[in-house]
Amino acid sequence: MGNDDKPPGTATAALASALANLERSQRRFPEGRRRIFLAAIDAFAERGFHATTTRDIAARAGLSPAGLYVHFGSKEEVLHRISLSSVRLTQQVAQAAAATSGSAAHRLATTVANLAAWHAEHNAAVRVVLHHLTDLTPDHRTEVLAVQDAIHAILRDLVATGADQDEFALAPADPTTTAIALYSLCVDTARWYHPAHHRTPERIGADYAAVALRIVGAV
Amino acid sequence: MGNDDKPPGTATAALASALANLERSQRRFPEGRRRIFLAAIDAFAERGFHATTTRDIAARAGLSPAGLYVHFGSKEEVLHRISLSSVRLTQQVAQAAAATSGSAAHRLATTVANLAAWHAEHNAAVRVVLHHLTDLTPDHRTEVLAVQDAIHAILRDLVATGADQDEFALAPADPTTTAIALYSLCVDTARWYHPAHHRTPERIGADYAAVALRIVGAV
DNA sequence: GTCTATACGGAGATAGAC
DNA sequence: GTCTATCTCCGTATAGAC
Repeated sequence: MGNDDKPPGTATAALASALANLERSQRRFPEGRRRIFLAAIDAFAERGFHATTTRDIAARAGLSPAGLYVHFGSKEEVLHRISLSSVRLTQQVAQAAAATSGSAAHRLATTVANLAAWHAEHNAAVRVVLHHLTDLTPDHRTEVLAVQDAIHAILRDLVATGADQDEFALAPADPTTTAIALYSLCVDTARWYHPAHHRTPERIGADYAAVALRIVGAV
Repeated sequence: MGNDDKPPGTATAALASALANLERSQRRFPEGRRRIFLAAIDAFAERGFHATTTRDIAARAGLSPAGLYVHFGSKEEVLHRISLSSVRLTQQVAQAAAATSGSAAHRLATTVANLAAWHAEHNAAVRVVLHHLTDLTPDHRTEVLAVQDAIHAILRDLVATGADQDEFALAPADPTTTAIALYSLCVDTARWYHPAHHRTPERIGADYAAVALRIVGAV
């Protein structure tokens, strides 16, 4: 749902504008709301959801303590909007790459490269989603997990297609198992990547594309 | 420091007794302290550090609200002890496996298999460490990160050894890069694994050992 | 839509009896 | 070493003026 409209930008587009575009496409996106949104991503990523106070967020956004509640009904709503935007954008990155023309090997390599680069570049927003699922209401958590499952399904389908066409020779024969491993590589990048890392996100993506082709036994 | 004494149990030993043994070997480990320790692992893993109250922990341990402070000076100290025990045990698992005799390929496969199985089996304790580094004091965080680096170094050395002996043909030529990928596979298991998963932790370990050999280009 | 002031509840930690 | 009672602070959210 909601993933069949806008094509994504490149995997390296700034998250700030990407998130803003997504929100704006959904409805109006006032400047104050946007500033709180971006301030909260940084604060949640640095200190965690509960350790971040609504006062922290408001101060970072240049507002008074009560300023947050003009734009969001609660702190949990802020987390919910951030989580959903982040995971949906990730889904769009995967979808666009998987829809590329070419061999299954080429499409898989492109998808893994873009996903890994994306998770490195936007590690703050991704970590917020990964670390704070338990702080969402049950309904909101379910919503986010469903999108994560959709991303996994994109990888699984690519792997299964390549295996069916004998382009791949899987080691653990199950495409689902292989897809989990590929997704782990990409996701975990958001944990260890740091802007001071010597490889650029693009380079990390290229490295992991090569790793992915080995994992699936591409010939 | 503190990793050169006791050999670890198997990677599938129950975390409860393993953690208890580690703590007991360090000094006395009263029953009340142990109950709080184990209760806090579950609570932190399920709800998060800040969302868990000291009253929650005490109640799970069968104590009154003030009972926690007899055994720990603060809630952060509980998190610190859990994080350190968990990451040190993980280090011991890796160290014991890497010290096995045999080819570099065999040692790498064994290490990855044991690490992945460990992260699946003890996903709760591992997730506490991964998700709550920001809730530790700066000194305590540094302490935990140092052990994580040591684990990474174990993998990196195995990869480098195999490459030097021409047992491996690395795709991203850098052993460090390859080791990061291998560690990501193991670590991320703690994120997605769930007791209802159809593969056992041992099976996951075996699958990832095969994946690891492909990644390093073992012949 | 932004502010200042504040209500309200809850959580970490302590005091002191048993 | 465990309890009950409580202190004290802080964080979310609201009220109401501008």
